[in-house]
Amino acid sequence: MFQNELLKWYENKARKLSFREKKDAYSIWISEIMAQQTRIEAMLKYYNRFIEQLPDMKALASCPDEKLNKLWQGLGYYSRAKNLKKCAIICMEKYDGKLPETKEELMKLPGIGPYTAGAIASIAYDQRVSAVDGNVIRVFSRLYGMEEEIDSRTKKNIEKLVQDSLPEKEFISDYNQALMELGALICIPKNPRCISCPVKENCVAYRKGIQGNLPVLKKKKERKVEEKQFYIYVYKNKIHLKKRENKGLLANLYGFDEERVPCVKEIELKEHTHIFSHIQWNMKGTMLFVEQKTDHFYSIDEIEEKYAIPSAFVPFYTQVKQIIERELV
DNA sequence: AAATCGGGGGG
DNA sequence: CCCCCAGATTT
Repeated sequence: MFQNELLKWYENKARKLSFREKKDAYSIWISEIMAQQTRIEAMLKYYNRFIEQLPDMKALASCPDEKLNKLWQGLGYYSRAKNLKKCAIICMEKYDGKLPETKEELMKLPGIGPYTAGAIASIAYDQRVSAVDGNVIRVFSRLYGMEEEIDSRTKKNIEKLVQDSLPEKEFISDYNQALMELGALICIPKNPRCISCPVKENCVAYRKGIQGNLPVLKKKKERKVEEKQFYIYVYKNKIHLKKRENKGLLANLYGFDEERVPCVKEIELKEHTHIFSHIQWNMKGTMLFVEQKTDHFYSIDEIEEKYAIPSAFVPFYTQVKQIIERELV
């Protein structure tokens, strides 16, 4: 068995992460949602600011959507923030402002799937459940030498293997985290650092020398390429932002217009490419100096305080801001 | 089962 | 450039 070796390794080598300092379901929940499909180092600053601004369930449940989006700006997968608030409202109404304690109840809440439910239940409440993320799939597929392609069935197999491997109750939280930490630091996707691995003696893939080929993942289809032209209307020192529709890509965030309007002068901005998971935008931007201001023109200060602009638009925003600031000197 | 939904860091 | 990340939800 490898559990003891893994736990010992975790105790000595685990990263010190701010969101592991409190055993508090609310903050653990926030950190787990934020960490979905996101590297830990990338979400740490967002997490600290979020907890500072919205320290408890009540504060989150009553947080205006605009403020929530601003706190999430640049993190991606913005429906996570929307679901957080939805979930907080449900918890205020049905669970006395707390998160439920079982994996099963947690999974009924918006934005909480099998992994996150398992993580909250085991880490915050010491429940005897697995928390299988991408790291754990990689670690277990190697430990057990699973050469089949990972699909919903093989993932269920792994969840069962993890469930059956759980140590005694007081170590379950650390064990689940240790599996992920091993995946993040040692059992990495390419060129795993097996020399430093505390459980290599138990690893089928290592013994067979095929650890670099596992897990076998489905190949994803190639990205669709879209040509996009955006127009940035400017009047004096104010910029026009267009709120995006409330569904689909970058829902409810602020971007620029895609229709040209009459103007007294225009400047072509530097082009750039923005890559999403499934789409590539080849972006052209034109700054249009308009003669009169209509609705939704905002100053730089206003934009940076209140309006959430996703990363795809930031290069244009930065250029426009510089041009405006130059003209005002 | 496949598509959608962001963004960035590392090799 | 490619890979994939402490995934969930919708189609």
